Amino acid sequence: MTTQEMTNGTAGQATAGAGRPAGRPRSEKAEKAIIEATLDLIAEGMGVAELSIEAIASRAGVGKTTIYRRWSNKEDLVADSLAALKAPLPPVKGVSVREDLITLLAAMQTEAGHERTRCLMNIAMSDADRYPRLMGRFVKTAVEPRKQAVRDVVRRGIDTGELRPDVDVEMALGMLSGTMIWYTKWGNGEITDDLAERIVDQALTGLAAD
Amino acid sequence: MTTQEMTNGTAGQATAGAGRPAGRPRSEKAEKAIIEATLDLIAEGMGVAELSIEAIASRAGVGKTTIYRRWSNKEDLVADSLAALKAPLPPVKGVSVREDLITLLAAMQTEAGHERTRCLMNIAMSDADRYPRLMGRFVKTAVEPRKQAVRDVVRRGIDTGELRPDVDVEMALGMLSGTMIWYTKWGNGEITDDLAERIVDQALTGLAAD
DNA sequence: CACTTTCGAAACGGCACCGTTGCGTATCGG
DNA sequence: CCGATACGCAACGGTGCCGTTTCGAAAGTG
Repeated sequence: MTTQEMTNGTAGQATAGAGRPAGRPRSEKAEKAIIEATLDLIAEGMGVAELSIEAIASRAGVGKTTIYRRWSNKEDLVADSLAALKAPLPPVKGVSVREDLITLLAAMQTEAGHERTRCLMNIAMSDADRYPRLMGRFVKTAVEPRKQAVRDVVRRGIDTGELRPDVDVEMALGMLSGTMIWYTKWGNGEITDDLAERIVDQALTGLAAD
Repeated sequence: MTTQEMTNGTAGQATAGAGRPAGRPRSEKAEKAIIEATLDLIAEGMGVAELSIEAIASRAGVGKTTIYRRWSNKEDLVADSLAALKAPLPPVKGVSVREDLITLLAAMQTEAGHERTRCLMNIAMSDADRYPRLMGRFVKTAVEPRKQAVRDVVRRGIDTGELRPDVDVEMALGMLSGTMIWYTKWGNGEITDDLAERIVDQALTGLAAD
Protein backbone atom coordinates (compact mmCIF):
# COMPACT_ATOMS: atom_id res chain seq x y z
CA MET A 1 0.00 0.00 0.00
CA THR A 2 1.19 3.45 -0.75
CA THR A 3 -0.78 5.16 1.95
CA GLN A 4 0.84 3.09 4.69
CA GLU A 5 -0.86 3.88 7.93
CA MET A 6 -2.57 6.87 6.41
CA THR A 7 -6.19 6.75 5.43
CA ASN A 8 -6.85 4.36 8.25
CA GLY A 9 -10.58 4.32 8.05
CA THR A 10 -12.42 6.99 9.95
CA ALA A 11 -9.23 8.94 10.53
CA GLY A 12 -11.19 10.88 13.11
CA GLN A 13 -11.90 10.69 16.79
CA ALA A 14 -11.00 7.03 16.98
CA THR A 15 -13.49 5.99 19.59
CA ALA A 16 -11.64 2.71 19.58
CA GLY A 17 -10.28 2.34 23.08
CA ALA A 18 -6.89 1.30 21.75
CA GLY A 19 -3.96 3.60 21.09
CA ARG A 20 -5.40 7.08 20.76
CA PRO A 21 -2.30 8.87 19.51
CA ALA A 22 -2.88 12.09 21.48
CA GLY A 23 -3.05 15.49 19.86
CA ARG A 24 -5.73 17.06 17.77
CA PRO A 25 -7.67 14.45 15.83
CA ARG A 26 -7.94 14.72 12.08
CA SER A 27 -10.99 16.51 10.87
CA GLU A 28 -13.43 14.12 9.32
CA LYS A 29 -15.17 17.08 7.76
CA ALA A 30 -12.01 18.16 5.93
CA GLU A 31 -11.62 14.65 4.59
CA LYS A 32 -15.12 14.64 3.20
CA ALA A 33 -14.65 18.09 1.72
CA ILE A 34 -11.46 17.02 -0.06
CA ILE A 35 -13.05 13.96 -1.58
CA GLU A 36 -16.13 15.92 -2.53
CA ALA A 37 -14.03 18.61 -4.19
CA THR A 38 -12.10 15.99 -6.09
CA LEU A 39 -15.26 14.42 -7.43
CA ASP A 40 -16.63 17.84 -8.29
CA LEU A 41 -13.61 18.76 -10.35
CA ILE A 42 -13.68 15.42 -12.12
CA ALA A 43 -17.37 15.93 -12.81
CA GLU A 44 -16.56 19.28 -14.36
CA GLY A 45 -14.53 17.57 -17.01
CA MET A 46 -11.08 17.38 -15.45
CA GLY A 47 -9.05 14.39 -16.46
CA VAL A 48 -6.97 12.79 -13.77
CA ALA A 49 -3.80 14.25 -15.24
CA GLU A 50 -5.12 17.81 -15.12
CA LEU A 51 -6.34 17.56 -11.58
CA SER A 52 -4.15 19.78 -9.43
CA ILE A 53 -3.80 19.40 -5.70
CA GLU A 54 -3.91 23.17 -5.37
CA ALA A 55 -7.25 23.35 -7.12
CA ILE A 56 -8.67 20.60 -4.95
CA ALA A 57 -7.43 22.27 -1.77
CA SER A 58 -8.83 25.60 -2.83
CA ARG A 59 -12.16 24.10 -3.78
CA ALA A 60 -12.38 22.18 -0.53
CA GLY A 61 -11.41 25.21 1.55
CA VAL A 62 -8.46 23.34 2.94
CA GLY A 63 -4.71 23.72 3.12
CA LYS A 64 -2.54 21.65 0.85
CA THR A 65 -0.87 20.28 3.96
CA THR A 66 -4.10 18.64 4.99
CA ILE A 67 -4.23 16.77 1.72
CA TYR A 68 -0.60 15.68 1.64
CA ARG A 69 -0.88 14.48 5.25
CA ARG A 70 -3.50 11.95 4.17
CA TRP A 71 -2.54 10.96 0.66
CA SER A 72 1.00 10.66 -0.58
CA ASN A 73 0.05 11.13 -4.22
CA LYS A 74 -2.77 12.12 -6.49
CA GLU A 75 -3.64 8.65 -7.66
CA ASP A 76 -4.35 7.48 -4.13
CA LEU A 77 -6.59 10.44 -3.55
CA VAL A 78 -8.56 9.84 -6.72
CA ALA A 79 -8.81 6.15 -5.96
CA ASP A 80 -10.28 6.84 -2.54
CA SER A 81 -12.62 9.41 -4.03
CA LEU A 82 -13.95 6.99 -6.60
CA ALA A 83 -14.32 4.36 -3.90
CA ALA A 84 -16.53 6.78 -2.01
CA LEU A 85 -19.07 6.73 -4.80
CA LYS A 86 -22.32 5.11 -3.89
CA ALA A 87 -24.17 2.96 -6.38
CA PRO A 88 -27.88 3.54 -5.85
CA LEU A 89 -29.21 0.97 -8.27
CA PRO A 90 -32.92 0.89 -8.90
CA PRO A 91 -34.72 -2.16 -7.53
CA VAL A 92 -36.20 -4.42 -10.15
CA LYS A 93 -39.78 -5.55 -9.78
CA GLY A 94 -39.10 -9.07 -10.90
CA VAL A 95 -42.25 -9.34 -12.96
CA SER A 96 -40.80 -9.80 -16.41
CA VAL A 97 -37.29 -9.80 -17.80
CA ARG A 98 -38.20 -7.21 -20.37
CA GLU A 99 -39.55 -4.83 -17.77
CA ASP A 100 -36.60 -5.29 -15.44
CA LEU A 101 -34.04 -4.73 -18.16
CA ILE A 102 -35.85 -1.57 -19.20
CA THR A 103 -35.73 -0.38 -15.61
CA LEU A 104 -32.00 -0.94 -15.38
CA LEU A 105 -31.18 0.58 -18.75
CA ALA A 106 -33.39 3.57 -18.08
CA ALA A 107 -31.52 4.16 -14.83
CA MET A 108 -28.30 3.94 -16.76
CA GLN A 109 -29.59 6.51 -19.21
CA THR A 110 -30.60 8.86 -16.42
CA GLU A 111 -27.23 8.54 -14.77
CA ALA A 112 -25.49 9.27 -18.05
CA GLY A 113 -27.44 12.51 -18.14
CA HIS A 114 -26.08 13.71 -14.81
CA GLU A 115 -22.85 15.64 -15.17
CA ARG A 116 -21.20 13.81 -12.33
CA THR A 117 -21.66 10.31 -13.64
CA ARG A 118 -21.14 11.44 -17.18
CA CYS A 119 -17.61 12.62 -16.64
CA LEU A 120 -16.76 9.69 -14.45
CA MET A 121 -17.49 7.57 -17.47
CA ASN A 122 -15.02 9.64 -19.45
CA ILE A 123 -12.36 8.79 -16.92
CA ALA A 124 -13.29 5.15 -17.09
CA MET A 125 -12.66 5.28 -20.79
CA SER A 126 -9.65 7.50 -21.21
CA ASP A 127 -7.60 7.06 -18.07
CA ALA A 128 -8.06 3.31 -17.94
CA ASP A 129 -4.71 2.55 -19.52
CA ARG A 130 -2.72 5.13 -17.61
CA TYR A 131 -4.02 4.34 -14.13
CA PRO A 132 -4.80 0.63 -13.97
CA ARG A 133 -4.83 0.49 -10.18
CA LEU A 134 -7.29 3.32 -10.07
CA MET A 135 -9.43 1.66 -12.68
CA GLY A 136 -9.55 -1.54 -10.73
CA ARG A 137 -11.12 0.29 -7.87
CA PHE A 138 -13.58 2.11 -10.07
CA VAL A 139 -14.66 -1.05 -11.80
CA LYS A 140 -15.17 -2.76 -8.49
CA THR A 141 -17.26 -0.04 -6.88
CA ALA A 142 -19.18 1.37 -9.81
CA VAL A 143 -19.10 -0.84 -12.88
CA GLU A 144 -19.30 -4.30 -11.39
CA PRO A 145 -22.46 -3.77 -9.29
CA ARG A 146 -24.29 -2.57 -12.38
CA LYS A 147 -23.03 -5.45 -14.44
CA GLN A 148 -24.14 -7.81 -11.71
CA ALA A 149 -27.64 -6.35 -11.63
CA VAL A 150 -28.10 -6.93 -15.34
CA ARG A 151 -26.47 -10.32 -15.10
CA ASP A 152 -28.94 -11.40 -12.42
CA VAL A 153 -31.91 -10.43 -14.51
CA VAL A 154 -30.59 -12.20 -17.58
CA ARG A 155 -29.83 -15.35 -15.63
CA ARG A 156 -33.29 -15.31 -14.14
CA GLY A 157 -34.75 -14.90 -17.60
CA ILE A 158 -32.92 -18.00 -18.77
CA ASP A 159 -34.21 -19.94 -15.79
CA THR A 160 -37.80 -18.88 -16.28
CA GLY A 161 -37.62 -19.65 -19.97
CA GLU A 162 -38.18 -16.09 -21.05
CA LEU A 163 -34.77 -16.11 -22.68
CA ARG A 164 -33.08 -18.73 -24.81
CA PRO A 165 -31.25 -21.33 -22.73
CA ASP A 166 -28.10 -20.90 -24.83
CA VAL A 167 -27.80 -17.15 -24.32
CA ASP A 168 -24.25 -15.99 -23.56
CA VAL A 169 -24.87 -14.00 -20.40
CA GLU A 170 -21.80 -11.79 -20.61
CA MET A 171 -22.49 -11.11 -24.25
CA ALA A 172 -26.06 -10.10 -23.52
CA LEU A 173 -24.78 -7.84 -20.80
CA GLY A 174 -22.28 -6.20 -23.09
CA MET A 175 -24.84 -5.77 -25.79
CA LEU A 176 -27.37 -4.04 -23.60
CA SER A 177 -24.92 -1.79 -21.77
CA GLY A 178 -22.79 -1.17 -24.82
CA THR A 179 -25.72 -0.01 -26.87
CA MET A 180 -26.80 2.41 -24.17
CA ILE A 181 -23.29 3.81 -23.84
CA TRP A 182 -23.07 4.20 -27.58
CA TYR A 183 -26.27 6.22 -27.65
CA THR A 184 -25.36 8.46 -24.74
CA LYS A 185 -22.10 9.30 -26.42
CA TRP A 186 -22.75 9.36 -30.13
CA GLY A 187 -26.48 9.02 -30.58
CA ASN A 188 -26.96 12.58 -31.67
CA GLY A 189 -30.46 13.76 -31.01
CA GLU A 190 -31.89 10.29 -31.23
CA ILE A 191 -32.03 9.98 -27.46
CA THR A 192 -35.67 9.75 -26.54
CA ASP A 193 -37.53 8.73 -23.41
CA ASP A 194 -38.28 5.28 -24.73
CA LEU A 195 -34.67 4.59 -25.60
CA ALA A 196 -34.24 1.91 -22.96
CA GLU A 197 -37.38 0.22 -24.16
CA ARG A 198 -36.26 0.26 -27.76
CA ILE A 199 -32.85 -1.14 -26.94
CA VAL A 200 -34.27 -3.98 -24.88
CA ASP A 201 -36.83 -4.87 -27.51
CA GLN A 202 -34.28 -4.89 -30.26
CA ALA A 203 -31.96 -7.06 -28.20
CA LEU A 204 -34.74 -9.45 -27.34
CA THR A 205 -36.14 -9.73 -30.83
CA GLY A 206 -32.92 -9.79 -32.78
CA LEU A 207 -32.30 -8.46 -36.25
CA ALA A 208 -32.75 -11.55 -38.35
CA ALA A 209 -35.94 -12.27 -40.19
CA ASP A 210 -37.60 -15.47 -38.99
CA MET B 1 -12.31 30.67 -38.56
CA THR B 2 -9.44 31.09 -36.22
CA THR B 3 -6.77 30.14 -38.66
CA GLN B 4 -7.66 32.90 -41.09
CA GLU B 5 -5.56 32.52 -44.17
CA MET B 6 -3.34 29.98 -42.43
CA THR B 7 -3.65 26.31 -43.13
CA ASN B 8 -4.60 27.08 -46.67
CA GLY B 9 -4.42 23.59 -48.03
CA THR B 10 -1.08 22.43 -49.25
CA ALA B 11 0.70 25.38 -47.68
CA GLY B 12 3.64 24.45 -49.80
CA GLN B 13 4.98 25.39 -53.18
CA ALA B 14 1.62 26.59 -54.43
CA THR B 15 1.95 25.54 -58.01
CA ALA B 16 -1.13 27.62 -58.61
CA GLY B 17 -0.06 30.29 -61.05
CA ALA B 18 -1.80 32.97 -59.04
CA GLY B 19 -0.21 35.10 -56.34
CA ARG B 20 2.88 33.27 -55.27
CA PRO B 21 3.79 35.38 -52.22
CA ALA B 22 7.54 35.35 -52.85
CA GLY B 23 10.03 34.15 -50.31
CA ARG B 24 10.82 30.68 -49.10
CA PRO B 25 7.79 28.42 -49.29
CA ARG B 26 6.58 26.63 -46.22
CA SER B 27 8.01 23.19 -45.77
CA GLU B 28 5.47 20.56 -46.50
CA LYS B 29 7.67 18.07 -44.75
CA ALA B 30 7.63 20.06 -41.53
CA GLU B 31 3.86 20.19 -41.70
CA LYS B 32 3.61 16.44 -42.03
CA ALA B 33 6.09 15.92 -39.22
CA ILE B 34 4.12 18.18 -36.89
CA ILE B 35 0.85 16.41 -37.55
CA GLU B 36 2.50 13.04 -37.27
CA ALA B 37 4.09 13.98 -33.94
CA THR B 38 0.75 15.21 -32.66
CA LEU B 39 -0.94 11.94 -33.55
CA ASP B 40 1.92 10.01 -32.02
CA LEU B 41 1.64 11.80 -28.71
CA ILE B 42 -2.11 11.34 -28.66
CA ALA B 43 -1.61 7.68 -29.42
CA GLU B 44 0.72 7.42 -26.45
CA GLY B 45 -2.11 8.34 -24.16
CA MET B 46 -1.92 12.12 -24.08
CA GLY B 47 -5.22 13.85 -23.62
CA VAL B 48 -5.73 17.01 -25.62
CA ALA B 49 -5.30 19.11 -22.50
CA GLU B 50 -1.91 17.63 -21.69
CA LEU B 51 -0.56 18.00 -25.18
CA SER B 52 2.14 20.67 -25.09
CA ILE B 53 3.30 22.56 -28.13
CA GLU B 54 6.86 22.20 -26.93
CA ALA B 55 6.57 18.44 -26.80
CA ILE B 56 5.08 18.34 -30.29
CA ALA B 57 7.80 20.60 -31.66
CA SER B 58 10.51 18.55 -30.03
CA ARG B 59 9.05 15.29 -31.27
CA ALA B 60 8.67 16.62 -34.77
CA GLY B 61 12.20 18.06 -34.82
CA VAL B 62 10.79 21.49 -35.49
CA GLY B 63 10.89 24.92 -33.92
CA LYS B 64 7.87 26.16 -32.02
CA THR B 65 7.78 29.09 -34.42
CA THR B 66 7.00 26.77 -37.27
CA ILE B 67 3.98 25.49 -35.42
CA TYR B 68 2.67 28.85 -34.31
CA ARG B 69 3.07 30.19 -37.81
CA ARG B 70 0.54 27.63 -39.06
CA TRP B 71 -1.87 27.15 -36.21
CA SER B 72 -2.95 29.88 -33.84
CA ASN B 73 -3.95 27.45 -31.11
CA LYS B 74 -3.72 23.87 -30.05
CA GLU B 75 -7.28 22.95 -30.89
CA ASP B 76 -6.83 23.90 -34.53
CA LEU B 77 -3.70 21.80 -34.72
CA VAL B 78 -5.37 18.77 -33.21
CA ALA B 79 -8.39 19.24 -35.43
CA ASP B 80 -6.22 19.24 -38.54
CA SER B 81 -4.30 16.25 -37.24
CA LEU B 82 -7.44 14.23 -36.72
CA ALA B 83 -8.66 15.27 -40.12
CA ALA B 84 -5.50 13.79 -41.60
CA LEU B 85 -6.49 10.35 -40.43
CA LYS B 86 -7.30 7.94 -43.17
CA ALA B 87 -10.09 5.46 -42.81
CA PRO B 88 -9.04 2.24 -44.54
CA LEU B 89 -12.24 0.30 -44.18
CA PRO B 90 -12.28 -3.31 -45.24
CA PRO B 91 -14.31 -4.06 -48.34
CA VAL B 92 -17.32 -6.25 -47.77
CA LYS B 93 -17.90 -9.20 -50.03
CA GLY B 94 -21.62 -8.68 -50.25
CA VAL B 95 -22.44 -12.36 -50.00
CA SER B 96 -24.40 -12.44 -46.79
CA VAL B 97 -25.27 -9.81 -44.22
CA ARG B 98 -23.93 -11.95 -41.45
CA GLU B 99 -20.58 -12.37 -43.12
CA ASP B 100 -20.28 -8.69 -43.99
CA LEU B 101 -21.13 -7.56 -40.49
CA ILE B 102 -18.55 -9.94 -39.09
CA THR B 103 -15.98 -8.49 -41.47
CA LEU B 104 -16.70 -4.95 -40.34
CA LEU B 105 -16.79 -5.74 -36.64
CA ALA B 106 -13.61 -7.79 -36.87
CA ALA B 107 -11.90 -4.82 -38.49
CA MET B 108 -13.16 -2.66 -35.66
CA GLN B 109 -11.75 -5.10 -33.16
CA THR B 110 -8.38 -5.12 -34.88
CA GLU B 111 -8.28 -1.36 -34.96
CA ALA B 112 -9.12 -1.20 -31.27
CA GLY B 113 -6.04 -3.31 -30.66
CA HIS B 114 -3.71 -0.84 -32.32
CA GLU B 115 -2.40 1.77 -29.90
CA ARG B 116 -3.00 4.60 -32.27
CA THR B 117 -6.68 3.99 -32.84
CA ARG B 118 -7.16 2.90 -29.28
CA CYS B 119 -6.13 6.20 -27.78
CA LEU B 120 -7.96 8.15 -30.41
CA MET B 121 -11.08 6.48 -29.11
CA ASN B 122 -10.22 7.68 -25.64
CA ILE B 123 -10.18 11.23 -26.93
CA ALA B 124 -13.46 10.68 -28.67
CA MET B 125 -14.93 9.71 -25.35
CA SER B 126 -13.35 12.02 -22.84
CA ASP B 127 -12.63 15.22 -24.70
CA ALA B 128 -15.92 15.24 -26.55
CA ASP B 129 -17.57 17.70 -24.19
CA ARG B 130 -14.61 20.04 -23.87
CA TYR B 131 -13.79 20.37 -27.54
CA PRO B 132 -17.02 20.11 -29.52
CA ARG B 133 -15.59 21.67 -32.67
CA LEU B 134 -12.75 19.19 -32.64
CA MET B 135 -15.13 16.35 -32.09
CA GLY B 136 -17.25 17.36 -35.02
CA ARG B 137 -14.27 16.94 -37.24
CA PHE B 138 -13.31 13.62 -35.74
CA VAL B 139 -16.79 12.25 -36.07
CA LYS B 140 -16.93 13.31 -39.67
CA THR B 141 -13.62 11.80 -40.75
CA ALA B 142 -13.38 8.71 -38.58
CA VAL B 143 -16.65 7.75 -36.97
CA GLU B 144 -19.15 8.53 -39.70
CA PRO B 145 -17.53 6.49 -42.50
CA ARG B 146 -17.57 3.44 -40.25
CA LYS B 147 -21.14 4.03 -39.23
CA GLN B 148 -22.04 4.38 -42.88
CA ALA B 149 -20.41 1.11 -43.81
CA VAL B 150 -22.44 -0.78 -41.22
CA ARG B 151 -25.54 1.16 -42.16
CA ASP B 152 -25.20 0.13 -45.77
CA VAL B 153 -24.94 -3.53 -44.91
CA VAL B 154 -27.92 -3.40 -42.59
CA ARG B 155 -30.03 -1.57 -45.18
CA ARG B 156 -29.08 -4.10 -47.80
CA GLY B 157 -30.04 -6.88 -45.42
CA ILE B 158 -33.47 -5.40 -44.98
CA ASP B 159 -33.88 -5.13 -48.73
CA THR B 160 -32.82 -8.70 -49.39
CA GLY B 161 -35.07 -9.98 -46.64
CA GLU B 162 -32.24 -11.31 -44.53
CA LEU B 163 -33.23 -8.87 -41.80
CA ARG B 164 -36.65 -7.97 -40.47
CA PRO B 165 -38.27 -5.17 -42.45
CA ASP B 166 -39.04 -3.23 -39.27
CA VAL B 167 -35.44 -3.13 -37.99
CA ASP B 168 -34.38 0.28 -36.69
CA VAL B 169 -31.21 0.80 -38.68
CA GLU B 170 -29.58 3.27 -36.33
CA MET B 171 -30.41 1.10 -33.38
CA ALA B 172 -28.87 -1.95 -35.04
CA LEU B 173 -25.81 0.09 -35.79
CA GLY B 174 -25.50 1.24 -32.20
CA MET B 175 -25.99 -2.24 -30.90
CA LEU B 176 -23.29 -3.81 -33.03
CA SER B 177 -20.72 -1.07 -32.56
CA GLY B 178 -21.61 -0.45 -28.94
CA THR B 179 -21.16 -4.08 -28.03
CA MET B 180 -17.76 -4.20 -29.68
CA ILE B 181 -16.65 -1.04 -27.90
CA TRP B 182 -17.89 -2.42 -24.61
CA TYR B 183 -15.81 -5.55 -25.07
CA THR B 184 -12.65 -3.78 -26.13
CA LYS B 185 -12.87 -1.60 -23.06
CA TRP B 186 -14.29 -3.69 -20.28
CA GLY B 187 -14.50 -7.24 -21.59
CA ASN B 188 -11.63 -8.48 -19.48
CA GLY B 189 -10.02 -11.52 -20.98
CA GLU B 190 -13.12 -12.54 -22.84
CA ILE B 191 -11.82 -11.07 -26.06
CA THR B 192 -11.34 -13.95 -28.43
CA ASP B 193 -10.81 -14.26 -32.13
CA ASP B 194 -14.40 -15.14 -32.79
CA LEU B 195 -15.71 -12.12 -30.87
CA ALA B 196 -17.09 -10.38 -33.95
CA GLU B 197 -18.83 -13.55 -34.99
CA ARG B 198 -20.40 -14.03 -31.59
CA ILE B 199 -21.62 -10.46 -31.40
CA VAL B 200 -23.21 -10.59 -34.83
CA ASP B 201 -24.89 -13.91 -34.15
CA GLN B 202 -26.27 -12.74 -30.85
CA ALA B 203 -27.56 -9.57 -32.43
CA LEU B 204 -29.16 -11.46 -35.28
CA THR B 205 -30.75 -14.14 -33.14
CA GLY B 206 -31.88 -12.04 -30.24
CA LEU B 207 -32.17 -13.02 -26.63
CA ALA B 208 -35.81 -13.98 -26.37
CA ALA B 209 -36.96 -17.55 -26.53
CA ASP B 210 -39.19 -18.23 -29.50
C1' DC C 1 -1.85 23.60 32.97
C1' DA C 2 1.84 21.44 29.57
C1' DC C 3 2.09 18.47 25.50
C1' DT C 4 0.95 16.75 21.06
C1' DT C 5 -1.05 16.79 16.73
C1' DT C 6 -3.86 19.03 13.08
C1' DC C 7 -5.66 23.01 11.17
C1' DG C 8 -5.63 26.89 7.27
C1' DA C 9 -2.65 30.11 5.23
C1' DA C 10 1.35 31.76 3.19
C1' DA C 11 5.73 31.51 1.25
C1' DC C 12 9.60 28.86 -0.45
C1' DG C 13 12.71 27.14 -4.73
C1' DG C 14 12.06 24.44 -8.73
C1' DC C 15 10.11 22.98 -12.95
C1' DA C 16 7.40 22.79 -17.22
C1' DC C 17 5.10 25.19 -20.54
C1' DC C 18 3.24 29.39 -22.39
C1' DG C 19 3.47 32.69 -26.58
C1' DT C 20 6.93 35.93 -28.40
C1' DT C 21 11.27 37.65 -30.13
C1' DG C 22 15.80 37.78 -32.18
C1' DC C 23 19.48 35.26 -34.54
C1' DG C 24 21.88 33.21 -38.35
C1' DT C 25 20.83 30.23 -42.18
C1' DA C 26 18.17 28.23 -46.09
C1' DT C 27 15.26 28.71 -50.14
C1' DC C 28 12.44 30.80 -53.09
C1' DG C 29 11.23 34.82 -57.14
C1' DG C 30 12.93 38.61 -59.83
C1' DC D 1 22.72 39.28 -56.27
C1' DC D 2 18.57 41.13 -53.58
C1' DG D 3 14.48 41.20 -51.09
C1' DA D 4 11.29 38.27 -48.90
C1' DT D 5 9.84 34.54 -46.31
C1' DA D 6 10.50 30.15 -43.59
C1' DC D 7 13.59 27.46 -41.16
C1' DG D 8 15.69 25.57 -36.45
C1' DC D 9 17.36 27.22 -32.23
C1' DA D 10 17.79 29.63 -28.02
C1' DA D 11 16.35 32.91 -24.96
C1' DC D 12 12.90 35.97 -22.94
C1' DG D 13 9.30 37.20 -18.98
C1' DG D 14 5.08 35.24 -17.19
C1' DT D 15 2.16 31.68 -15.10
C1' DG D 16 0.60 27.68 -12.76
C1' DC D 17 1.53 23.80 -10.13
C1' DC D 18 4.79 21.02 -7.67
C1' DG D 19 6.01 19.22 -2.83
C1' DT D 20 7.93 21.28 1.41
C1' DT D 21 8.35 24.32 5.23
C1' DT D 22 7.01 27.72 8.60
C1' DC D 23 3.64 30.06 11.16
C1' DG D 24 0.05 31.01 14.78
C1' DA D 25 -4.24 29.14 16.16
C1' DA D 26 -7.29 25.21 17.31
C1' DA D 27 -8.43 20.88 19.54
C1' DG D 28 -7.61 17.07 21.64
C1' DT D 29 -5.08 14.11 26.16
C1' DG D 30 -2.73 13.78 30.61
